[in-house]
Parts: sequence; C-alpha cells; structure tokens
Amino acid sequence: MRIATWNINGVKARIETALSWLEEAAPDVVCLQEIKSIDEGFPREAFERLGYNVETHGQKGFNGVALLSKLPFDEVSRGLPGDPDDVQARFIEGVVSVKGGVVRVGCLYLPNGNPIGTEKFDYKLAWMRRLEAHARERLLLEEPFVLAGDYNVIPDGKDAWDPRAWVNDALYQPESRMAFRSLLNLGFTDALRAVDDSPGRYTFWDYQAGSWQKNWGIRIDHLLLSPQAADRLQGCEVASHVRGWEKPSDHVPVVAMLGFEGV
DNA sequence: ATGGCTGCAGGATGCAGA
Repeated sequence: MRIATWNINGVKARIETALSWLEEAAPDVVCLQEIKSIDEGFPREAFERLGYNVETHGQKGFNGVALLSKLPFDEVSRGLPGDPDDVQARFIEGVVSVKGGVVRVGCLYLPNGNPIGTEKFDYKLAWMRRLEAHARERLLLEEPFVLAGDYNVIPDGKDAWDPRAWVNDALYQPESRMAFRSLLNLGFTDALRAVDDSPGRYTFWDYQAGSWQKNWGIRIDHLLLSPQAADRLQGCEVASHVRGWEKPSDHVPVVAMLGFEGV
C-alpha cells in the first residue's frame, strides 16, 4: 500500500498537476494539505474519475485538508480534538480496511507559526500539544497508523540546505523541534529517516529567489508510523521531480510503501 | 534566504504562506 502526503497549495490552481502525479504514481491513499477550498468547491469528481474515494475538510480561502483513498473509508473524522474554539481546518483522519485488519491515516497541516514571539507561534505550539495528545490516544489502539502531512517543522540541521538561514524561523525553533521529537518519542518512526538518513532530502522549495534551481530546500513534510505501521515499511520516497513541473506546488509528494496482503 | 513568488477573495490590492 502506497500512502502519500502532499501540500498542493490550492487544489483548484493545482488540479492538472495533481492529476498528473496521481496517474504517474498511483498511490493508494493520499493526504492533501492546503486545499484552500470549501468542501463544496473541491473538484471531487476529477479525483473520483481516477478511482479515489474523496473526503474533505475545507474552509474558505486558506488551509483545508483532504483524504483520497482507492479503498473505501470505514470511518472519517474531521478536526483535531482538544480545542472546540479552533476554526482552522487542519486535520482529517480516516480508516480503511485491508485483509486482516485496518489502516488508520491522519492527515495534518500543522500551523506555520511565523513570526515567532506572536500568538501565531503560540498557536503552533498549542496545536502540537493537541496533536501529541491525540496521537497518544491513537497509539493505544495498536493499529497500523500513519500520521502524515505538512508538519512545518525542520527536524534537524541536515533537513535544510542552510540551517543558519532558519534560526529565527518558527519551523526551526528549539520549541518546534522539541515538540516534534516528543511526538516521535511516543513510539513513531519517521518513514523517510528509517530508510535514508542522508542530508538534502527536501520536500519544500520556496517560490522566491530561485530556491528550486539553487536547491535551497527544507524537509518539512513527514510520514510518522506507529509501530504496527513501521513493521510493514518497505520504502519511502520523495517525488522531488514534481517540483520541476509546470505550475508546481512549493511542496512535493512524499510516499511511504507499507506491505499488506493484497496491497 | 526575514522574501525576489504564488494563490485566494474579490473585483484593487491585502493577506497568508515558509
């Protein structure tokens, strides 16, 4: 089973690019972030034509997440628990059945948090505490569980072309990185790092300043695997070539391969 | 390398992103 995460930076602006990659890579489950669309405006038929079941959690203008799956969803839930006043659409979770069990997938768009020293950074850290609490609950289920998305966290210096350029950025603050480590230390496996610990495995290149051409990238899109999912891990790849396509997102897809009977 | 771009809402340009 191929499970992908991709911040597509606007589903309506990216529809042709998205469909091209889905046809090329044929992932079984896809976590999309920054759809920037309300549910009613999501071009679901285009994805359904490729054989996907579609579940969205959108809002007007910004944010928004979606799940695509070739297998039908047994359950779907929208929103991250822990703050009923949070109106930002940044989390959706679904369960699909495979032979002998289930796979649970959480799709997240973690707040950027810039600039530091403002309520935006406080919101980021609070959101990460809520995510950890939710993840802790889900791990009790002892299921294959994949928590995938745009974490907006650069975990390590080797995850940036020039870490010094990020020292005052919310994505690389010690508090952000510690919260990510705390989440990992619940028992998750960073899928890419389980198969490749080399530097330069970036998932984002800014639109500005020729960042792609200069390879000024960062790694901020991650798939975290529960022990039951990590046991199935067969590989993980960053589809970096997609950044060079026409009308690209500033993020590229990351795909983890999990072995299940039949998929 | 603190944004030189891009998408969205709305119908000009301001906001948000990372």
